[in-house]
Amino acid sequence: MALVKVTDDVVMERLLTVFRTVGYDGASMAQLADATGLQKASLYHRFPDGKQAMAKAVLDYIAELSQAEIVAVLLNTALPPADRLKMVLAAINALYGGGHLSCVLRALSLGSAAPVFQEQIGAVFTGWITGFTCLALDLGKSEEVATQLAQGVVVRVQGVLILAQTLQQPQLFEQTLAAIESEFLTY
Amino acid sequence: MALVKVTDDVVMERLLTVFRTVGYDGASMAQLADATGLQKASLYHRFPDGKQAMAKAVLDYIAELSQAEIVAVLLNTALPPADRLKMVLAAINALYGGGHLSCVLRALSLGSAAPVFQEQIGAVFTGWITGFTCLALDLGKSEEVATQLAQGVVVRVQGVLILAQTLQQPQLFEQTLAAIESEFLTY
DNA sequence: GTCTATAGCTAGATAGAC
DNA sequence: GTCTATCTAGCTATAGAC
Repeated sequence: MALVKVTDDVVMERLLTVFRTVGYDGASMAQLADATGLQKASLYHRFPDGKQAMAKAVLDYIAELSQAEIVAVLLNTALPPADRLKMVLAAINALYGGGHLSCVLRALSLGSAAPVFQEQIGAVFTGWITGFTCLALDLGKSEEVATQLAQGVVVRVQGVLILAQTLQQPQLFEQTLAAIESEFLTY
Repeated sequence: MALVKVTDDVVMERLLTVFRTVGYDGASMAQLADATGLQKASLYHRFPDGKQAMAKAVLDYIAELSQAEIVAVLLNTALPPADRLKMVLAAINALYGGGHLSCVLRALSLGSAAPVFQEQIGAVFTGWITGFTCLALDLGKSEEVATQLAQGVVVRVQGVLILAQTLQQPQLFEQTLAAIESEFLTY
């Protein structure tokens, strides 16, 4: 259960906060150093390959978290589907601070380093789709409906985060999560 | 009908292309100059207030386009609702290159200058929601359903653009537009 | 492992010729 | 209105003391 990462989780969380807020190009080493409480040279000691390595580490961190708290739960057929859905939606809600936080996958999907991250970001989305498809099938949906529902979750979570933050209406996020829940549980 | 802008539309389109692709912080003056075919000093002649003014002008350009081709059409109750829907979805499809192009509103919603643009970006989204709500009402939906549908359009368009580009599956975009169309036309 | 100090470079922005 | 040439500040990254 212990994370394999050599890096302190607190440092990771603070790097995550910066990258998700201002994106890759918008995040300066000075800002990253300030946010972590380390000096720039100390950050380079932990990440010898510089800023790209920091962003990559943040993506690894999110990928692990996504796998453990979302994908693995969705695929855990030992649990009742409705329970899995509730757990996962709660994890998603926490991940995005109830709609107050941006998605770092989106933040890193644009900018000068985006091509480097694209594959890894896509893998996380694919994991979610796989997991939610499995859940939908367990809830009795057809193959086609299950895939559509699963894609719809990723689409709507990403989309509503943008809308909620731009319009400064974070409640839109939780409303969408609630709508997703009833969509899965309704026939 | 003539645009009030003093700036050449070709320059605007090329600035738009850069900003939507790499975001605000990712777009360097050198890159913007290269894309427009002008030298940096010439760009500063047209936009004395620099890069922020260029991005702001791009947002003005998109806001006008959105108003003319999307919002005004949706609110034009002289046309049959189904026709308005078809026209607007075609305009949206064109705006995003059939799913191949990013949304500049999203691209500019993150980064060091995001606070400056947030209000203007939100206004465009609000326009879309107002327009699609009107359309849904004309199609016989209830107030509540109409609002939900309209928000859903913005959410899903933004969300599917992210997914389509990250997974390099642009067809997801047109599939979503088709789904939106039947959603509005179905009871 | 963390720091101060700084190298080397590129960023956004300007000056002034034409 | 466009250009070449250049300024300064900030950038990423490194050197080396402790």
